[in-house]
Amino acid sequence: MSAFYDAVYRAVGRIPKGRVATYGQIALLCGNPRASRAVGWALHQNPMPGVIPCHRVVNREGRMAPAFAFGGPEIQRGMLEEEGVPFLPDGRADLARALWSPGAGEENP
DNA sequence: GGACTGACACTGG
DNA sequence: ACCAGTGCCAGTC
Repeated sequence: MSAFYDAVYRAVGRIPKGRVATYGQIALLCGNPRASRAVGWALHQNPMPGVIPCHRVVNREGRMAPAFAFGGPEIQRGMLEEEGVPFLPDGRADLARALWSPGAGEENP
């Protein structure tokens, strides 16, 4: 497990409940705004369910990878909905309101 | 040591 | 507005 991994896991773990972050945000917190690929890869390599809420990490579309490791995209949607993340009729998370602001802390409008 | 892969993001047409 | 191609980074073979 490299330091980059730890940074990714920590960034993901910092995502407050009811909020989601994009790979780009995690990459930015990691120190490399362009490392969005590596971020997703880190999560894929070490899913660590229970410790790393991958379900709170979505791409810039507000949607997760085509192959979710938690059991299915429906599971993630259900979890995020339970957390209070607004979802659009398209099946994507409403990034306009659910997107977490890194550094700004856990806001709750 | 080099090359390929991969849960993304951005720019160009 | 949409589709396609390219670039980034880290890890693994």
